[in-house]
Amino acid sequence: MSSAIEKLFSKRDLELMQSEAPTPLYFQMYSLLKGRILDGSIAHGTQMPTEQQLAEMFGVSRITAKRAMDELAADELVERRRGKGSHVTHHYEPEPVQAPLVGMLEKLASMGRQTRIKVLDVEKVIPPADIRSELGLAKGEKAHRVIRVRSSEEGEPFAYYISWTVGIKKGFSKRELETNVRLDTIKENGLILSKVEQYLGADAANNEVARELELKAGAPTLTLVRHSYTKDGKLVDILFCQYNPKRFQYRMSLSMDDYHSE
Amino acid sequence: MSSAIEKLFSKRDLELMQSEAPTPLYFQMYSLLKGRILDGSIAHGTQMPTEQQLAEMFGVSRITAKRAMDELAADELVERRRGKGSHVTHHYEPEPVQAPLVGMLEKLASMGRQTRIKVLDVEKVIPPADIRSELGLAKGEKAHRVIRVRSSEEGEPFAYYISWTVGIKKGFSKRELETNVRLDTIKENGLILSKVEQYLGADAANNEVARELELKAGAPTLTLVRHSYTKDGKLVDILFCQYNPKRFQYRMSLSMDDYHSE
DNA sequence: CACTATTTGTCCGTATGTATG
DNA sequence: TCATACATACGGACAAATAGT
Repeated sequence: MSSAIEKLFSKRDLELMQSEAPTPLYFQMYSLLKGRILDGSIAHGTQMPTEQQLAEMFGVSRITAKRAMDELAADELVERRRGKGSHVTHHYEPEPVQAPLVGMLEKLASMGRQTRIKVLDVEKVIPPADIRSELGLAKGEKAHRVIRVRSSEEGEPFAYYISWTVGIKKGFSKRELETNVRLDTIKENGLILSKVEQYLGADAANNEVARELELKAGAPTLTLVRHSYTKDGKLVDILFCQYNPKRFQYRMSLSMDDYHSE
Repeated sequence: MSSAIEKLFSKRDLELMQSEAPTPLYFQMYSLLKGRILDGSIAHGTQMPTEQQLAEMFGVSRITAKRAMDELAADELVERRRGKGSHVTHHYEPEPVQAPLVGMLEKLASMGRQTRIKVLDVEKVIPPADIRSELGLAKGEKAHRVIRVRSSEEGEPFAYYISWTVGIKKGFSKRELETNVRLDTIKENGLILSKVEQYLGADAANNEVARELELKAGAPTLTLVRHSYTKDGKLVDILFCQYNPKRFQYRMSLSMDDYHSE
């Protein structure tokens, strides 16, 4: 009768625990419970299942269940008391969002000045095979890879970029990339870009992207892939963007004959 | 020297290894290497770094590096030979996608004929509070809601639509919606649309959408929200679209002055 | 005031996995 | 390959705090 959260974990949750990665059981349990507390599924003040119950639910020993709970207590998400049980101390507050989103959209017109670029990595490395073949590189050949994150004035990151460039001599410098537009640097290398094609889609954020964009791993992101060609039709630059859709959306105004876009 | 992949791992990769989760080092190494082999960064036949080199690169013991390589060998991604070193046996094959994707894009111009619409629901119902306030409706007032799915000629569903419409007298009929463009029907009701605004973003598929678009629940979808206004600035139609990003993407061609779009 | 059931805290021994030199 | 150290996970046993009868 103790805790009111018998139906909190689906079979899926439990199945997901025996994952392919050899992550410790206690940590998987801890992560699952932590997520439920942080997203408000288990409200403040709620009594958690006992160690015994958790052990049975997850099919582990009490020691393991206890370890998971101890980690939660160390995070100050729950409070544990002998004879009383463990209770959620964390206060869930729904985010009062949606407003900053429109604000972001309006800033887009003059993006350059009103956002900040953080350069995570600038290196010449061997690209994945699909990139390599698109750029027409030989097997061991390297390309300039730049990884960046763009944030709003308020310091909220909303875009994650990976670009691959070939055919430039000078290469990029970190300082340059932080202040200038990357395609300008390409032009200064003597490349004249003519055609640009962009594809908008959606993809899940991997761990790296999720961390940089303040999302959960696997969260939907708006994606943009841009191919830049020189006059003679040679592809010299590929840009992959992933956007936090809470903070950035594309706005388009269409003429009335274009409504086949549905 | 031995292996031609000195520049395969950036400092960033190595820093990312000490992640927050207590995942074993050998497994993090194994995952990283596996990813590079599967995405073709390390091509078939390439010699991998020696255990000693890997150990130094990643700052771990040789045993740990060996364990990572052994896991790769167990997956039959590399072959290990005493005195020869480890060589990649996996053949990278680029997925034969992208073709149907571009094919889909080309069909867009004359979408009406080359795709099929399934009408799931046509009803006049009370809208959710946010929709209601956007459309300027009183509390109990209803709006025309239409739910549809669009599929390719081959029967692959790629778009899920929910639309809310006010100010029309005739209403929609199922047969009409299956053959005609919805906005045409609105026009026949005497409404003259002038301004249209669209927002592209990303969102997770709920159960309903996932089922219709043949995705898993929670999978990323490309989303489009369209607001249609009459000449006097009144919002009369809201359309929510969700697209399966494997089967549909937006293509844009930009002029070269627009590259602030990064 | 016992007496009891519940629940967490602590300790034991053992086995296995991870990581080092 | 070996010896070593530490973390993980198990089952079991008992102690200590809490709450109700």
